[in-house]
Amino acid sequence: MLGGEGESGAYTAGKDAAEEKRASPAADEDESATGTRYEHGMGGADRYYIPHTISKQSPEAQNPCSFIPYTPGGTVYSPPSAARYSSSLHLGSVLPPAGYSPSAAGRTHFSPPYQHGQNLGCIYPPYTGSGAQVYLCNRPLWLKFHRHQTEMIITKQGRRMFPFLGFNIAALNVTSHYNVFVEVVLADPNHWRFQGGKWVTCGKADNSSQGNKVYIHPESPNTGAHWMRQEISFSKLKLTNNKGTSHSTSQMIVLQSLHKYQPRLHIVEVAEDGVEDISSDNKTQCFTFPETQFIAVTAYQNTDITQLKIDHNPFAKGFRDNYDSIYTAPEPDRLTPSPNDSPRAHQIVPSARYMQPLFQDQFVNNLPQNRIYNCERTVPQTNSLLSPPSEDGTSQRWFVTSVQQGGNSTSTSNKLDLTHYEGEYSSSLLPYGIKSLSMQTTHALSYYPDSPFTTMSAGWGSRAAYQRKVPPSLPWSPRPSPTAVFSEESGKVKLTEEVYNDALVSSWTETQPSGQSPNKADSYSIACKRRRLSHNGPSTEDSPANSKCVVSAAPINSFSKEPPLTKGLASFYSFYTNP
DNA sequence: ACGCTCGCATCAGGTGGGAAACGG
DNA sequence: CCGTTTCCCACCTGATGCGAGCGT
Repeated sequence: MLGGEGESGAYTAGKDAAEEKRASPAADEDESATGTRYEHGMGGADRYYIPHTISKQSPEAQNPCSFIPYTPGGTVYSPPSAARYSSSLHLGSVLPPAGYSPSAAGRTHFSPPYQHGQNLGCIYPPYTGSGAQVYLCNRPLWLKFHRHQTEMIITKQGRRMFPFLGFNIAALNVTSHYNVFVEVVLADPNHWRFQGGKWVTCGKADNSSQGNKVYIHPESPNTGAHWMRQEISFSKLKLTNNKGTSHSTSQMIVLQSLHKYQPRLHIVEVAEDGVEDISSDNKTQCFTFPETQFIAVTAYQNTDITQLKIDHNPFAKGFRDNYDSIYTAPEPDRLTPSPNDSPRAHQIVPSARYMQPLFQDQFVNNLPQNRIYNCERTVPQTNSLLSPPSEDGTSQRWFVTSVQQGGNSTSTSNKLDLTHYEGEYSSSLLPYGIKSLSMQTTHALSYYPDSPFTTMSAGWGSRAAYQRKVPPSLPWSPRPSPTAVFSEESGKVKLTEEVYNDALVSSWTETQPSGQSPNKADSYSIACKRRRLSHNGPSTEDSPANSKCVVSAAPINSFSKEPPLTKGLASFYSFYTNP
């Protein structure tokens, strides 16, 4: 975000901190990074999200280990006209400007009162819990955008999200059928505008927005085994501002420009024919990942966001002025590290052409089974780390224990802890002997999951032919790929000891601290207009993006109790579970 | 002859930039 | 007037089809 450092300074100077924070997520995160953010008064209304699951809860949902929403601050703004799931699935913590009525939603709601510092002793819910566990893939990239306040273009014909939503799901009943869909809801009751290099609120949001807010995954309904088999990608999801288009409502979500939205993943157990059993209370689960929050725009406002998009979206390569020199020159000659230029990102394609392996996590589960180390999960849930090992410690995927976001840390939409992102990855900092688990993904694949090497699922026009082409071990694979597995039988993550140990040594030892403040002076913004030439810009901190899936396998509430690094690692792969 | 792989060409569609159009 | 939206552009990726080359 532009001017972030300045904003941060403004906070410490005692300026209207609350308002500033509301207007400047980046600054918020800066504060978070310093560890001071959550210590005072968690704002309440300006804190909208906390990872949580909402479900017709089984009794254990009330367990303190569950993901308990941060009630005081609210999580999702819920206008009275919210669609069914908007109104019914969000927690009671939702800001209820017009009154939130759980009963009206026709579902029971799990909205225990928030208790500061509760659950400290239980940072991870029972793995055998009845609820699904959802991992946000590509989370590092999401975080990158989030720290600048993610913007998503909306057009009449619909624009894909970038980064797009991708999840791995575990702990579903392999034989049961589920509908999986994404809903995008208002994140707050405000209208936003980009002013003075930062996002500021500007009046009330238009609650009368109409149009489709739900995108049902094209493979729905399907079995739990199917959903757990590979990443569930929503890359085909499009955002539009055209309320009139009805023909493609199934593919498009209608949003309003300059409003802040929060995507939510819903998993609904259904009958085999896809019909939802309304009478059942225990079959709907909702997962919110605060880092996926974004402001819908018709044109990019923040040049940092633009640059991030250009840097990371392969379809925007044409806008990389120095594409040739940067991305095709021998690595030592590159002016700027490419997104996979990190020492950990050496699944570089054996091609001169630069390909961004930002989504290795999206195919990691699609590797031939014989490449999957299949051993019992031995890593304590609270401290497990798993990342793809590459020879140099490249991490493509992380399973991090500890916590995603702390309840008492009052994590909310704007309060993601990004410290890990800024270079706290030194393994020496790993607390409790946490080891980063490198999961070899082996190939730098094309960006989208429909790539031949990536997941064959998710309705990307996957073709069996491509599946056949997936080599058991690609030539440039440093070594066989130990990986994490969502066991279809158990729905549990299985890690190998080898991987686990490997990761400890290799992962994140070559951290690339950004050194760049998320917020830059306006001058930088101007410079960005010309686009990067030499860059200290956002792309220099790409390393985390290469480890695309990170698990935070602990209840949000215990975040604050985690050692800093654990906390940081946790956010590399959001892992919300629904006990 | 048949099947397979590979390389190339083509096409559809996604991308941000920038100018024009729109609207309060 | 100014902020927002729309449209078009050049450039790119990915999917697909085709033919050449090769081995059986």
